[in-house]
Amino acid sequence: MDGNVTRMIDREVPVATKDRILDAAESLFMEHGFEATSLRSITAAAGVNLAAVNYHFGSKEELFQAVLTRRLDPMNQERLDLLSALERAAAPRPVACEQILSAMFVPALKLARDRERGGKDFLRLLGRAYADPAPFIRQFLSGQYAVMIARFKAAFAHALPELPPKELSWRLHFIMGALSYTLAGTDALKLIAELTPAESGNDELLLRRLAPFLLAGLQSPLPETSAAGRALDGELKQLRCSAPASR
Amino acid sequence: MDGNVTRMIDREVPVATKDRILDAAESLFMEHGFEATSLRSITAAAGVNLAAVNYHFGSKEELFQAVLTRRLDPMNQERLDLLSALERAAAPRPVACEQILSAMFVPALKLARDRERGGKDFLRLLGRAYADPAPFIRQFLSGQYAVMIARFKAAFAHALPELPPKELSWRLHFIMGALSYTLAGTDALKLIAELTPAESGNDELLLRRLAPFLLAGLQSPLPETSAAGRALDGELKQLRCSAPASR
DNA sequence: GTCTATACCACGATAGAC
DNA sequence: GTCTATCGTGGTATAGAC
Repeated sequence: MDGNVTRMIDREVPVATKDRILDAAESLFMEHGFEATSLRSITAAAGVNLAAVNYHFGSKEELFQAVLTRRLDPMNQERLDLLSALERAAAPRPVACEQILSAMFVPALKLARDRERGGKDFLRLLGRAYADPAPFIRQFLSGQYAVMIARFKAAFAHALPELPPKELSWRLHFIMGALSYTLAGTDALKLIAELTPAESGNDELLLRRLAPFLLAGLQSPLPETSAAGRALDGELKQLRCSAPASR
Repeated sequence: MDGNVTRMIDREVPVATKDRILDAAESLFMEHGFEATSLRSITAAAGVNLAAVNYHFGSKEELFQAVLTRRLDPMNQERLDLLSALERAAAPRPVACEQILSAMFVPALKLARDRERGGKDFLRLLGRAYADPAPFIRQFLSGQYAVMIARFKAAFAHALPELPPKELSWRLHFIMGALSYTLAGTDALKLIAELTPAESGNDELLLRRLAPFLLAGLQSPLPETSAAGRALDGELKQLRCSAPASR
């Protein structure tokens, strides 16, 4: 495959159809979401024939996966590389939690600041994908993230040896959720929070607020001993008999 | 409107077409999302004609809003009532943070445990709606939540007088995000976290882990003085000159 | 191998008959 | 209030041109 005569020599060739489709699709998916974007609008924006999508990618779903993979793979690889560098620098001692967290955040922020590669709009698309019920999306993201998450979980486990693994899993889940959700923010909540446009558009500022917030949760004492757990207790009693169990 | 002869007397009548549509739509929206659910599948499940949706609700979008409003309005009202009760009980003293948090969480949990009213699947639908780029959804949710958020922000401001209002806005944003995202969880991350099925289906357990996590972040010191902020500093330097600014 | 034209069926919406 | 018919648009598949 890829044996097209016109590009066997590596001179600059008018951007390949496949890449034109990817760029147009990324832009439109970011703006309208997956379902609301039509293949006809994508191919029109890319200046290619409607059938080209099906030829090069097989289906709209596979095109979507290709759009995500193009940015996700390098970002997650960078996260892993950063973490490895931190571990080498820390020698036999575990890496500090805040540094592990920065290894997760910095590549995302780097992508958000790179407008050539979609910028923050791409992260919004990614955050939305996390909440999508479509099986092909969930399965795809699971595969993309499984390795990275496992690697970071191990790093956190070294930094927080006293934290039970299951509790760590929960907290990592919350961190990934908050990060995805915050970067995917649709401005609705930002408006409520009365932030100025300059602030809501500044992703670095956003992460510099989010990281300490999450770090505090990550390093907090076990829930059994916390005030929030006890506060839920009282309120939950009255509802335990009035509402049916969820399972 | 609503002047149908067959229901002018208030005897029990075969469930009205409007309600049958609402129930079927809620179920299918929860399963497939807004865009991926067709009016034809909704009307078929409800046993009504295709055109009935347009007659009773005007459009697919307005039907979606009606589905959300039916559950959201009572839940948010219950949150406000709970908070008011807590404030009365605390007399002139401010309500503790963990109790304010429980006033936000308990009504959501109550809805999640009430399978007659959609259960956790409805909250997943809601969480997805937050990440949806469609203007009509964002506008609708802003209106639904504005009052409640403002009320809870004031309560938190009383409990945390030393926290700058802007920082509180951020942290409330993170809390709403984490709550929505976690309840909307699509199992993808839960599988990564290696949780057993029994645990991932238990929403009470989920909130009892999430609440302390968020409470720690809410009560944490200002980011300027935290370790996570400094950790980001070092990593960010190298990228500040290599990547273009985001705005 | 790459691309185009075109046909197919399902979708949301609506007008008009009943 | 309800139903049928119909319109424009969606994703997809394929036959054939280059």
